[in-house]
Amino acid sequence: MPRPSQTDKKRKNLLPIVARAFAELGYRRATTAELAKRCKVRENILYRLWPNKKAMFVASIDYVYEQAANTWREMLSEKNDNADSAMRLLKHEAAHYGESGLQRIIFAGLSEADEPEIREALRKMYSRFHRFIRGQVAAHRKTIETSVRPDETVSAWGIIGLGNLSNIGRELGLLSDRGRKKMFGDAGRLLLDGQSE
Amino acid sequence: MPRPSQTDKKRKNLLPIVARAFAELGYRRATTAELAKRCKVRENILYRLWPNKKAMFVASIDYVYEQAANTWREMLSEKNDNADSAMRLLKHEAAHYGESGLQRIIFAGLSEADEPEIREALRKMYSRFHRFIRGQVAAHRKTIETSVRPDETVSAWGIIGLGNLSNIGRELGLLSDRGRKKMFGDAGRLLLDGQSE
DNA sequence: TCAAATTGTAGGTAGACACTTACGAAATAC
DNA sequence: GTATTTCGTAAGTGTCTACCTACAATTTGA
Repeated sequence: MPRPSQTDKKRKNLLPIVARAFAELGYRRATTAELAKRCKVRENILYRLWPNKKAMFVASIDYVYEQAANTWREMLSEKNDNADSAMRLLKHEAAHYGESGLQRIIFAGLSEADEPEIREALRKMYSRFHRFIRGQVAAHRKTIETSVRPDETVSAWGIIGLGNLSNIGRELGLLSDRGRKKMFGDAGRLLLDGQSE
Repeated sequence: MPRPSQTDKKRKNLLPIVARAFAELGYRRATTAELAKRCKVRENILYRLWPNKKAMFVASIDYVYEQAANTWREMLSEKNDNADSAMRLLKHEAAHYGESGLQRIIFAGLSEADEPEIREALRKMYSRFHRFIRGQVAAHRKTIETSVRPDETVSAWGIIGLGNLSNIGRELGLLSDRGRKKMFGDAGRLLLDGQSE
């Protein structure tokens, strides 16, 4: 009888390394040779785990969401003092969003978006982010009463836009840490519930 | 005596073609061979106009701002009915931002941002956009009186973030035309003057 | 122990790509 | 006319890169 395959386990172990390489180097510069080197295996081993480089990249895009979702889940369950979770998330992200650097994968992906698989992975990722944030916005708004404001869908996209720009600001050194935090925090709050304290 | 050099003129003529190629293909896939083909010249002619491919790309980034600025200048001078120019711009951009497709160059640039020249070109571009928008926000706010809201700097970055996300939405087919317009329009208005009509 | 499958190692290949060189043709100022 | 420079064409070069093949070593169940 055959030796049992460790493929799934190996894939799971190597994905974080692969994803980080794509984040640091972008799609083209993360050559398969470089990926293998960082994983401390030979190239053809990567090709036993994924059919080609594109698949490695798509898996990395999925990984970006998984990681963020994990962080959030953890944060929300952490201490359930009944502080509004949307506010807690907003504050946390204003301070820490993009710290991992993994979001650079998104930039890399956007310039490869004419590849259908990559495009689809990005769509899925943004949709999942949007669903999550939209839910948070809705829950938050139930706890207060105010008049008209942009609907939840619009607000959620807007907040995603702020996160994106916050990352660009970090990437290019356009905004100081304080500036970024203020931007994300103030504008995010405004989109969240119309308050502008 | 020598034949007079047409270099500057040629550069100006070819830049739009080069920029469009980068926008459509991204940095790596816009090979020098492809650029030359689209320009209907041989590769070495491009190398007489720019020292290397990176320089062609940097010029294209600058071109993105020039083009946008031209459109805006035109729009603002067009009919000076004293409608608030910030509002006019916002409406116009909500409907048309990203239509040219040139902004895809920014995505390409972001995944090459570890090259100092490219990074610097992007910084400059974003700074110029920010300065312009910040000015518009400030002018708009002089025409009304309301209470506290995010300061002009924050609002301007926020609006840039919305534009960016609007582009991503278009790129990935995440948002319908109407959805994008609503998102940019509603959230933009909120950031502009706190109104949420 | 041994057949069957999975691992790891080494090397290679075909194509793509940024950039260069060489050279003849055309245009200008004198 | 002619010296001087720009312009256009053609071909090449060294390097990099995604992906593959061949094979030996290792691990399992029976």
